[in-house]
Amino acid sequence: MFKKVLLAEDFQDTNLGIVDALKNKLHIQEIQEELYCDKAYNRLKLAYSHNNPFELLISDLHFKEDHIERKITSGIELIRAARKLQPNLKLIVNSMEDNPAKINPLFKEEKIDAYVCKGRHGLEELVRAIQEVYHNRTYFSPQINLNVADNVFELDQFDSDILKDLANGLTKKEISEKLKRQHISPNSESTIDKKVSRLFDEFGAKNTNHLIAKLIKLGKI
Amino acid sequence: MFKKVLLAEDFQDTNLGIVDALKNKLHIQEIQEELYCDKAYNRLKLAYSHNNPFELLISDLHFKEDHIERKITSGIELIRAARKLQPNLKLIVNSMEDNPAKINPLFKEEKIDAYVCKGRHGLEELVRAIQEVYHNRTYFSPQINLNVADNVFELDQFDSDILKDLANGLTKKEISEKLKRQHISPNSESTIDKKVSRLFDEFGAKNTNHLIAKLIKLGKI
DNA sequence: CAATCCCTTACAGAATAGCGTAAGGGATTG
DNA sequence: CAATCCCTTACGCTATTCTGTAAGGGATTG
Repeated sequence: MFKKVLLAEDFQDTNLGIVDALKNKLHIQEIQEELYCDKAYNRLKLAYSHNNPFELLISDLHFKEDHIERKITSGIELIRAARKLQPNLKLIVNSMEDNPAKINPLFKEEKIDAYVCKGRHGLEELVRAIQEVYHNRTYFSPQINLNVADNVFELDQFDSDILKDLANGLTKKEISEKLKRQHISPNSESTIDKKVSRLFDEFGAKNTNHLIAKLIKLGKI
Repeated sequence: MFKKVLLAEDFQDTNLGIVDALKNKLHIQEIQEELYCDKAYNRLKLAYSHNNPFELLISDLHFKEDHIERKITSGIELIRAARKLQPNLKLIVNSMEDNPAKINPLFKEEKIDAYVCKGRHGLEELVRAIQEVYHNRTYFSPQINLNVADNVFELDQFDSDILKDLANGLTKKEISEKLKRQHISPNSESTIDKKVSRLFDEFGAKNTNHLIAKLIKLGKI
C-alpha cells in the first residue's frame, strides 16, 4: 500500500473523516493534509527535493476563497502543477462535482487516476479508489454515469469563444469586429449567426438566452 | 451540554469528522446520523413519540438525489417539518452555502439557531455553534459577511420569475402573456422591460445575455 | 385638497437577433 | 474537368430587444 499520501481538501470536517479512514482501513503510515492548494504544492515540492516524494495526491476541485492571497487557487491548477513536478505521482480527485462533462476532461487532459464523488458512499469509494490506483488501475464513481446520459455535443474553441463573448454581453457585431481585429477567420457576423443557430438545434435552445443558460448550467462555458 | 443530537448530512466523510468532534470535544452522549432527509425526519418523529425527543438537529441544506424516491429531499423541508413537529428543537444548519441572501432567510423564516459554513474552520465553528446554541444564543459563521461585499441587490420573486423564464428561452411578450393567463399583475411587456433594465444597472450587465450569465454564475437563478 | 412620488402601462424608434436565400471559393470525388 | 459538398459571406426581412417619453392611477404628505 502507499506509504506517503498528501490530502488537499479545504473542508475541515471532511478532512478528518478521510484521514481516519486512510489510517484505520488502509494502514497508510504518513498522511499529510493541507487546506490550501499552493501550500499543498509546496509540500509536494519540498518532499520531492528531499528525495522523499509523495506517492499519492488526493485533491478536491473547488477551494473556497480566502482573505489570504493565493497563487494556486483551484484543484485543477494544483493537479497540473503536481503532474509537471512529478509525472509519476498518482492522482485522485475527490469532489462533490457530479457533472460528467467536467469530470471526463480530468482523465483525458490531466491524466488523473481516479475520481471519487463525495456523497453517501464517498468514504467507501475513496478507500476502494486508493486500492485500485495502488494496483495501477483507474477508478470512477459509479453514480456518475447513471445520473447523466446526454451531452453528446461538444463545443470547439471557436464556438466556445463566441458563447463566452455573448455571455459577457457582446453583440454579434462586436464579436465580429473583435475577431477581425485579432485576424481570426471566420469572422463575419453572418457566420457567427449560423454557428449559434446550429447550437440552438444541438442543445435544444430557443434563443441565445436559453442557450447560454443551458451551457453555463452544464459547465461548458 | 446536549445529550441527544441528530445529524442529517449526506456526505459520508463529513459525517464521520463531525461525529468524532462532537463526541470527543463536547462529550455528547447520543449522536445519531442520517444520510437522507426523510429518514432523519422519521427518527425525530419516533423519538418524539416515545417521549425521548432529540434536543438538537444539525442538518445540511443540499442533499444529493438518489435512485431511491424521497418525500423530503432538501434540508429546508426537513427543517420546516422538524419545527412543526417539535417547536422547541434547536436547529443548526451546516452547509457549504456562503451566499448571505440564502442564509439570512433561514434565521428569519425558519428560526434556525445557528449557521455554520463548511470550510477550513468548519469543524471548530460547529463546536462553537453548539456551545452557543446550548446557552440559548445564536451563531453565524464569521466568514460569511467578510467574503461577500458585493451583491447588495437582491431579486424579489417577480424579478426572479421573469429571469428564469428568460433563461428558459421565453420572449418578453410570451412572459407577459403567461402572467396575464395566471392573473398576475403587473404583466405588461413594458413593465417587464423596465424591471429587466433596472437589473442591468444593478448588476452591471450590458444586455439580457450578460445578466442571465452573471446571475446563474452567482447562483441567484 | 393640492403636491408629490412611485408604479404601471402604452407607444415610438433605433439597434439587435434570428432566419432564409443566394453567391462564391476551396476541397474532394469520379 | 465536372460535379458535389461544405464553409464563409452578403443581403434582406421580420421579430425582438432596448431605450426613451408620456400619460394615468394609487399612496403619501403637508
